[in-house]
Amino acid sequence: MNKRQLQKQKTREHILKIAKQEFVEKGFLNTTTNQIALQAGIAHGTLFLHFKNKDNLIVEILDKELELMSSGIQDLVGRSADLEQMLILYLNLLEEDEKLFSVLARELPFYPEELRRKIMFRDSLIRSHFHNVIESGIGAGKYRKLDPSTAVTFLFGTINYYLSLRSIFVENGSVIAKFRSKIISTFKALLICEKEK
Amino acid sequence: MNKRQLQKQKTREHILKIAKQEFVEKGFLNTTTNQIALQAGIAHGTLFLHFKNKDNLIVEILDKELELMSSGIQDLVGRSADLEQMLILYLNLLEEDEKLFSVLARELPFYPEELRRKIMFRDSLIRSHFHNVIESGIGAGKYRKLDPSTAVTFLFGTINYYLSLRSIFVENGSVIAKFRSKIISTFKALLICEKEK
DNA sequence: AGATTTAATGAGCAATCAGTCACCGAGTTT
DNA sequence: AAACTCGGTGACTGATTGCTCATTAAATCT
Repeated sequence: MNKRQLQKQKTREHILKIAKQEFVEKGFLNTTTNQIALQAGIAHGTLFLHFKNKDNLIVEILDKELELMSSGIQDLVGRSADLEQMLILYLNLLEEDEKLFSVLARELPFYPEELRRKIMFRDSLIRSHFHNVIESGIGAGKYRKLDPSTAVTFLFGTINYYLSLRSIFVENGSVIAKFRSKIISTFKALLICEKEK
Repeated sequence: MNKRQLQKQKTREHILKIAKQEFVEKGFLNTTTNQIALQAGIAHGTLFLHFKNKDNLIVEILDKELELMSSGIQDLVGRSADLEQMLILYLNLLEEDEKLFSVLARELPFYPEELRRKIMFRDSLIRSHFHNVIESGIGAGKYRKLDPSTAVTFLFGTINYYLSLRSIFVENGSVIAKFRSKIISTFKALLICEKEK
């Protein structure tokens, strides 16, 4: 690869890095291509030399991120079919990139169709893992007889809620960290009837 | 009141009516002042004769709506301290204006500070009613020993999730109607350990 | 009836953005 | 070293939008 191609690739990666930073901080909708160019120290036009448009830039960044998330989940499911372990690991993955997932939770309904579908598809894969484990757990008499779909929606809905209103729940730091044990114990309470004294 | 004042008031109310229609249909963020004026059959400038700016218009519409909601809830709590009754009535109120509440669930994080605070304040009043009933229910041994705050967040988070992704859950009709019995039964399952055979 | 007030008008302003294009100059090829 | 290639530039464009203001005409007042 010659000097030119090398420089081109370097610039491209630099844009991706800076764009992700800006997106995570201000959200996708409130980040302008101008800001990105400014922060990256390149001309505004250069951005469109590397990415057809703003949407494509977003898609590429999120695709990469969601891929990471998906493979993390895949690993997780491969390693263990224990629901609590799965939930803990899922929350870990969210916490690692919490700011990004917070932006996603808030802005998802406003993204272009294609991107929204991609994100929701990934999400549905993860949900289905939980769904399956719960369903078979109910079949095995391990969990109470309740509707697994609704149970999953309770879990994901609640997590989504915490994420999307993150700035209200915590000033700095992590919502997931703050509420993880409550989320886990309450979700367990939904699935299992412990004997209480 | 003379002819002029009467006409003025009529125009003002007409704007409010049309604006609400547009807002409910397309969301506050995606409705332009131009669209409203066009639909209302008035000049664009007229809108700003009656409302200082777009935000004020939104605030006025929502204030009225939230007032209705709040008094509905107040009634509800006055009439009954039974959690299931409260939940049913709450879901009724949401279902009545579901499109509006769906917009609210999606767009809340993007509203101007002042409006966001107002909405969240109303919301917190409603939540606290549920919180209190759950807390005293736990004290009375009626419900399981779990964290009432988290339980309430599970409920409101889930409802919020259904509302904000409404268009995915139903094509036409009501998400609340579709999932109300599942929401109620799953939430009851969280609070109460039924004996199962 | 003439003077005054004011609701309504709509052309136009200013700001914001995504995206374009003619041009430049360093790097590559001949 | 001359010709050519191409990554990078940044001024510019066009679309969108919230909002203003000089002007109009109908209602009200004197």
